[in-house]
Amino acid sequence: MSTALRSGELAAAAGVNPQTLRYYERRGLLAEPDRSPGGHRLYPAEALTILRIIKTAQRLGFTLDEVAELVDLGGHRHGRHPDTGLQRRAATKLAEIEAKIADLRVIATSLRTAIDAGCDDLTACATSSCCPLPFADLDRGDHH
Amino acid sequence: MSTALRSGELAAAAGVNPQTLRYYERRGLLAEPDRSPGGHRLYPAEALTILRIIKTAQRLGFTLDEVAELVDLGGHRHGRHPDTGLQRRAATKLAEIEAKIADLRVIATSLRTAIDAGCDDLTACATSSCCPLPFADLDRGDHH
DNA sequence: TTGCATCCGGTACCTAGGTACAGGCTTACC
DNA sequence: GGTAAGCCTGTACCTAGGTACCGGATGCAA
Repeated sequence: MSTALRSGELAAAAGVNPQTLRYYERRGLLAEPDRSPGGHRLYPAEALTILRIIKTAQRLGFTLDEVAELVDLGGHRHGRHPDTGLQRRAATKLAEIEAKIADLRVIATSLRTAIDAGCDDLTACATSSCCPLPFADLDRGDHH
Repeated sequence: MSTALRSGELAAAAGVNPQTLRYYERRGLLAEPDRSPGGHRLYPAEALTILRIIKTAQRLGFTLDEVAELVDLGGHRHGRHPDTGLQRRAATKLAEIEAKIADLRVIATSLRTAIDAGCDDLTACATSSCCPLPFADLDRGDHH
């Protein structure tokens, strides 16, 4: 492989702190890379893609454990094998994501309504029912 | 007001820890409520609505500071006043939310593709380009 | 008016996700 | 082959968002 990256290069390319790479490695999000004779990490170019996946999923509200679940190092095959469970987990995540999108749309609608109505304070609007914000539809929580 | 709630009642109704109410109060997310003669907090019914707003916004990836910004205690009027800035901040949040929705849709599409293709491992798929996952389109981070 | 569940303020602690040293090797370049 | 930049492991610390515990005061019901 001619395209091996040292930790600093990869970190810079991904826009993260070099320490974070080791942290992700400890958390099992990033596979342990090959090493130079002297012990320095040498990452393959694909590591950058994985970091992008991680950062994006994270930005969208997934915990590192959840990301690890999605990105799972371990199973690798593409054909048909008993089932690593990824199919099922992917379906679960998909449902969660769709729920998030739905919730975000409610929020977006509320904000648009508030903007159109010229409200100055969401709290006042939401509590005094003087403008039609659908915040009451939001609750039903349990996350974290 | 006949409908005053003690902290324990409000907490139970909102599904949060009673301590959390005091914490939110300290953080400026929840207005300081009236007190009983002996000093116990007595919340108006609207406090529950506010808590729902907070929990929902939070579930969608906003920090408490951002929620505080949205829910801002302080400005209250509904008509036209110089400008508390909420209009502007609401527009900004709206844009952020729309960006999140767009990102989530990319993720959802990826997952759907992966499921349809029968992939067993997202990492393998994303790195070996053997299936058409658009993960590369995701990056461009800077959040946190 | 006694008793027990709550609530009070204050401080300490916890988890997630990183980030920052410290002290010591490696690599790369002249 | 010397030297600076970069990397190594290990441990300590930081922020966000809560939770828990303490000793003491309150509220309300029998």
